[in-house]
Amino acid sequence: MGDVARAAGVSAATVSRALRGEPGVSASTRAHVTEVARRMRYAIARDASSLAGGRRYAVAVLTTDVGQRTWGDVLAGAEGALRASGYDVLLYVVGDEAARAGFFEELPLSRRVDGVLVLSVRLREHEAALLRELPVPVVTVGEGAADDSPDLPGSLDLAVRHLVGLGHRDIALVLADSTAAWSSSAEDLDETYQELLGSAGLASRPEWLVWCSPTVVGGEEAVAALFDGQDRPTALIASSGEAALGAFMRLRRDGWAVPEQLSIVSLDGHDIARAVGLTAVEGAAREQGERAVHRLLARIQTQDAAAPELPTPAGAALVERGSTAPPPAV
Amino acid sequence: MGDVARAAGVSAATVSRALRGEPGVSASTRAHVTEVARRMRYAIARDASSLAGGRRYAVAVLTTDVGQRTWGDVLAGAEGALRASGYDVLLYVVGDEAARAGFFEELPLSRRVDGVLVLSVRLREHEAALLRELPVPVVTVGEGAADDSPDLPGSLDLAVRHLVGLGHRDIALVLADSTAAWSSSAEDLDETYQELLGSAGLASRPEWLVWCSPTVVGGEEAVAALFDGQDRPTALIASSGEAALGAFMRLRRDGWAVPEQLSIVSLDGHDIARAVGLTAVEGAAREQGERAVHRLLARIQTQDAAAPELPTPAGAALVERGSTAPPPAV
DNA sequence: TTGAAAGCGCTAACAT
DNA sequence: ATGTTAGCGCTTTCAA
Repeated sequence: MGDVARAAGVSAATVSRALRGEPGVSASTRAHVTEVARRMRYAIARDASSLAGGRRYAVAVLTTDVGQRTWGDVLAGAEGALRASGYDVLLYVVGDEAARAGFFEELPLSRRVDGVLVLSVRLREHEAALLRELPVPVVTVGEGAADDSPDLPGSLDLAVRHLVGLGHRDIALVLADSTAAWSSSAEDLDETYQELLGSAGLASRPEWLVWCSPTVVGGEEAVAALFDGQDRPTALIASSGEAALGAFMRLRRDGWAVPEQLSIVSLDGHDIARAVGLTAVEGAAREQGERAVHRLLARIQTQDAAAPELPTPAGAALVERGSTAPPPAV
Repeated sequence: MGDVARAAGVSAATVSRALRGEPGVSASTRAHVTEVARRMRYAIARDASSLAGGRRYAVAVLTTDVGQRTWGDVLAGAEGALRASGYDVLLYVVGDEAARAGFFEELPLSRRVDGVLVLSVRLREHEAALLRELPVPVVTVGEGAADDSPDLPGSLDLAVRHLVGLGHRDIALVLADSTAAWSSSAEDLDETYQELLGSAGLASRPEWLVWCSPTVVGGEEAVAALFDGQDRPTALIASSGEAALGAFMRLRRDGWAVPEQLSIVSLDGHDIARAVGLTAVEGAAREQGERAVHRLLARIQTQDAAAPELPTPAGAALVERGSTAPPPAV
């Protein structure tokens, strides 16, 4: 930085101010400094900047699952938004218990990031508590998040409306969780589900809310459980594309006609749903990531003021394919 | 750190040494200091440490695709290995052209990381050149990487052997690329494919090497092209699970019998392959990520010495399911 | 609008 | 084996 300052004929302080867009530098000086810096291929050293300035320009993204389409897209959206705002993304994958335990024990974020984004992790009580104690804002996205879950309900709502519009009254929900173990907050989602059905004038049945892993196998197992009983739903909503595919395939294998006997909606609109022909709610994942980042950044900039409530997902829509139809006549 | 030093009755330098496992501290002192630090919930400030020490304890991971199973697993493996070695993971997603161009223009890594891991990105000439100019080691994993591609050939080999063992002689290869545009280095893989077939005593046909996107749709399109012509292979190897699924479904839809008329092997052994019943090579992805990290760390620690050659993938194996059989009698 | 000086919290020589 | 002394490369008062 000294070199740039000398080359530009100003002081280091001015270079710093100019390059960061701080006020108090004349337009001409700023232009000149910027140009010199560019020519010399100079970039501010983050470490030193953070050390001196106290801001780290980095956020931690905590996730259980890279490699799953929806969360991958959320992550991609978040990464893009963060990058665009000049923040680095520190990725923490806590997929297995060992890594997870290690993470929460060390909680290595304290002095490394300005904020934390939690994706697809169903936090347990004590984990949520640990995170809350951090001196930086934490924003959570996803199923069963204690903090909020602004988007799953939105998509769910779209799906329920669609099915109800077709005449369904017996709607099951397969919720894919990104982690095998979860806290008691699962009850919260139970409520969400019931409320949604209730507001549509339908009765909900606890046994029709099934949790599974966000995998093809998870979907298979879920419907196996669901269709084992006497009372069978006429429609099924799955929160993960993989689970939806599993459900779809399992049902077909077992001789069920889709959509004649059973309708399926995936809340995850991706390749798989498209290829297999599943009706799906599409387009929310990236936006979800982006919006979460905006919430987080807002809190970072206002020094952790309460997160402003933002509207529910833009751009999500239900795409009708072959897997939904009116319920069979009784 | 000063506080800890005072509380422990030693100097800051000793605390620093003790906490980092540096030699030159008596065992008892180290234990004491460690304990005091734990009690005080003290953790070294990375910024200051980096600034003073010159090491950043962070590596950049560059990828086009989070959300695809295989690369997601490679990423997870890499993240775990990095974390275990005390390195932070800076994630850069360059999925779309805009982000990609931006990244290579800024090349924001210069003074932020100790090394770069490139996953699933088919680098173009000038991009590879830019990366090579960085003052830190760069390790590349994946298809068509200029640097190396130690694992795809291994899996491919397993698949080819299996098919040859079944009597196949006409084997097509569907290679999924994680980016739509790629450099001329695609020719390299052409060669790998030909060599593999050649070493098995088979003739290769250039038109049976098909590139596609790593998606279900990509797989569908690839086989559509492949089965359009007169000369049709009796077996197909797909490098991505999604593409394999697409190929499988498309072929079935078009009335082909799998595996009677055509065998399919996926080089990507995941949920999908398992659920659909595709023969697949399994278990290499995480290890690939881990091994890449070890190569990278070795180069970081030896100050960029040439990467030691490591053996080909451990743990990869072909799992036979329903999608392969001897070729139809002529 | 700009510059000078004083750290930010560590690590690394160099002592001891 | 441990302590002392300089910085690392910035940002930020404070003064001009």
